[in-house]
Amino acid sequence: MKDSKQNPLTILKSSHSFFEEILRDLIFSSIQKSFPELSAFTKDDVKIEHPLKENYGDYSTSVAMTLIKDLHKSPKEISQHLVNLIKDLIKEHQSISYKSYKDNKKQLKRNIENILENISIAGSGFINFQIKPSFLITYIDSLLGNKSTDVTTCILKGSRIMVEFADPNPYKEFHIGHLRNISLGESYSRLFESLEATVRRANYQGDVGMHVAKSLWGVSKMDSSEEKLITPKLKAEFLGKAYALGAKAFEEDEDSKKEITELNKKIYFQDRSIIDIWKKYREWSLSYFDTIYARLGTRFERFYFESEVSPNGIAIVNSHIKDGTFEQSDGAVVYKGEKKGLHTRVFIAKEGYPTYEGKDLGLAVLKEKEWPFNLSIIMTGNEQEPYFKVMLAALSDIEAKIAQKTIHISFGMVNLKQGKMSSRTGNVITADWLLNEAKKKIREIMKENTRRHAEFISASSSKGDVKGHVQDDILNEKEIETISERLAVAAVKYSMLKVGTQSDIAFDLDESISLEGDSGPYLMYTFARCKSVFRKLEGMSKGKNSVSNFNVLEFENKELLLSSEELGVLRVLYKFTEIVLEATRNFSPNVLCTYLFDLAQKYNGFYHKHSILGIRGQGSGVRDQQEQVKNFRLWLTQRTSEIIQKGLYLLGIETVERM
RNA sequence: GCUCCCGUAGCUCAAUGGAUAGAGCAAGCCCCUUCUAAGGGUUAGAUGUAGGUUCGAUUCCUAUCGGGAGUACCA
Repeated sequence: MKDSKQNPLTILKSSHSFFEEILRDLIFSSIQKSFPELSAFTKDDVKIEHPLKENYGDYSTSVAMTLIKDLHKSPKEISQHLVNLIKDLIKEHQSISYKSYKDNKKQLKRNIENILENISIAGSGFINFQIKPSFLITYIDSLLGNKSTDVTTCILKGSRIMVEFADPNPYKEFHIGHLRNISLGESYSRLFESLEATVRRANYQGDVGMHVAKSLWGVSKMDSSEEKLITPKLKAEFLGKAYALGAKAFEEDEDSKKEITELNKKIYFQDRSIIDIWKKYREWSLSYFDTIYARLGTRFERFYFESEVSPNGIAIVNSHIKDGTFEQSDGAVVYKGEKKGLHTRVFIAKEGYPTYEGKDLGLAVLKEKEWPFNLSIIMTGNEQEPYFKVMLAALSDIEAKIAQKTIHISFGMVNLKQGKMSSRTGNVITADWLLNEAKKKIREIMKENTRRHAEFISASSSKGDVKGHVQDDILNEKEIETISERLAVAAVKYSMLKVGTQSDIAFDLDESISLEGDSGPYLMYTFARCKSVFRKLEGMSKGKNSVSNFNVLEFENKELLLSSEELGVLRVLYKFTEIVLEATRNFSPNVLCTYLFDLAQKYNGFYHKHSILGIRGQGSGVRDQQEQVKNFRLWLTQRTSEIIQKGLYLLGIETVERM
């Protein structure tokens, strides 16, 4: 459908949601008709946004204010003019057609009169648009069926995107900084996939380099008797200590420093005296990392290693000395970034081994050769930003085509609230430790809740009054184990994702394993709550009627009497696709977090105020009406749970039915 | 020294140049006989400082103060 050669980022930038597209068309054509003198005005100048307050409307535009100068009129005057014309346009002829998601040839038609209501002017000249609830229902329903009215959901079909993330260093710890990296990387990957791109997850690991030399040097000074180091975790901890030892010696002792430098060279050139031990401890690290990936629900299609790309990296750099891309300097081979306003960096060290920069060139070429892509994303902490500028500048000199479609996406550091994190001093929080802390806390809460639940059941059954969520069995040990694991992962991941990607995180243990408020468990709780409504429904209707029989067509083109809470939920639900689009476009899963939290809050507000299943009628006419209200609320519950589940999936978080 | 990032409520974070700057924790008060209280409601609380651009600035520009990172053989 789209040109597959096009850069996915360009596609994302120029894509607008269903409603935005309609409104932009309307506004633009009314501006053209009202003010033909504005020949320079393009459709891209029409900015559509959501009003600050929901009761202002669903969408708004401030276009009138931007035209004040050109038109020498007051913004209200301009707005009034535009609104009148828009209303005329709608009345005249406007039925719009759009493509069906699954069936491209199928054109669906809809009269705009049935989509929009209440176009008004407010504030200093904003034009506000409100969408009819009846249409919102149809729209939301179609999003979750297979008949989406929103073609934006497949805009990246045909795009091949390589996402490199995690990148932990073997022989060192997997700490909470990596946790942020992997949470973001997995979420980006899933976001791209949700727009139908083909994603290849890549993990690039530094199995050669100074840190390896330091670790192996440290190992040689430690007691590595195997009988104590039986689990992957213990092995990893052992290596972490070895690294700290090596790093300390490297800084404090000249002789050790020499030994380590010598060792480093041996590692680079795969010296026979070292290769067995190097392989052995590398394996220790990698199998430990595997346990973490499994825990976090990430799978990589390809693991790259620095040792693998190192020879080719050297070759590439050397072959571009003659043409002046690289220069000899102090025995090393450097790239003079100054010619592009950057700084000089070493690509091949004077000992002859490639630095990170040299290896990265080898990697970039290998990636494209193995799996040609439209976009290659490399994710690292933002402290590496200047480094990547230079590396990509060098790459664009030798492989311009690859460089053009390669981007570096960075994110802020994860700092400890008290003091800095450093694997050198051993002052680190490992991913495992954090997850286990969270799990411990959750398990305690779950046990307490289960105990209370059991009390509640015995109390109500003694009264013969079986109500509440007592239709559920009490969670057994095994269930508690599974659920608390998922909640722990969710809590930790969510705490990493909810923050804007550029800001540093001041890591706080309690905050990151929080279960209340703006947290992963809160969203999962809301999901489980929705599910419990349906379990109750099933219990009430003895198995049949478990799915809502609310028919959306029943409500099309009708005025609905909905409570403000129900409307509130509707007015959040429909934004899902555009939020996904925005989160993907800006590499910001935090937008999706904010959205889901908003949805959950709205739903919980509704849930608290209105009964879903408890609606009973007296007369027969009333009964029909109340049956309808009940069905609508079930539909709303169903759709909310689906969006929460989908959204959490895009964050890399799995839901649970009960908790 | 130079370059980049960040300064928003007591704390942790939001806000494509737009309307009365949103949340969550923490604090106070209220709500489980009712579909999960890991919930809901309610009270109080903020844009480091000084200029500038703009119809409009938390957002852009300049200066200044404070915090972090990078700055040739680490990644």
